[in-house]
Amino acid sequence: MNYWLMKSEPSTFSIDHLAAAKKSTSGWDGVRNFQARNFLREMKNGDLAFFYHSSCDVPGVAGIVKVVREGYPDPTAFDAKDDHYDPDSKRDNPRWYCVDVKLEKKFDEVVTLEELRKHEKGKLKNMIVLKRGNRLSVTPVTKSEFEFIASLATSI
DNA sequence: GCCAACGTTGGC
DNA sequence: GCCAACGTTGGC
Repeated sequence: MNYWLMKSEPSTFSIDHLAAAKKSTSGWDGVRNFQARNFLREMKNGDLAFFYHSSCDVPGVAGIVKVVREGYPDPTAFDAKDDHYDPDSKRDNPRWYCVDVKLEKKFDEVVTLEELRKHEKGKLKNMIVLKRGNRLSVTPVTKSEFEFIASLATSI
């Protein structure tokens, strides 16, 4: 069982969108970065991930999702009308992958980036999302990082 | 295989 | 809206 962090811009797809989806489940599609794609393909059913809100008023971790369908070809890459269409991704040789995630827990309050930064020299000193210049939309998180941030959420 | 140009991300 | 950081593209 592994842990992850997945970014989304809430103006496009927020944790409330996921909560409102059928069975609180949605495909996590549109990832167009090779390193992030490789992490998507490593995910296993039952893995847990933080749902991170980026490029918004209060960036931070909004809750926890669970992987309920392992990596499969991203259908939006085949759809010429989709913003994420990629003509180089072929059905018989797909370039991009996605997973399905189900909402596990929405935090009462977002654990803000500002809050995470208070621990960037301590328990979160190896946290990838806090590293300078990091832009990866899908990153692995260690068990201890995961549990620590989850504990911050419940202590608010 | 190098690297300049370009586009995107994401915090501020 | 700015800009630093970084990934990707494409000419050579």
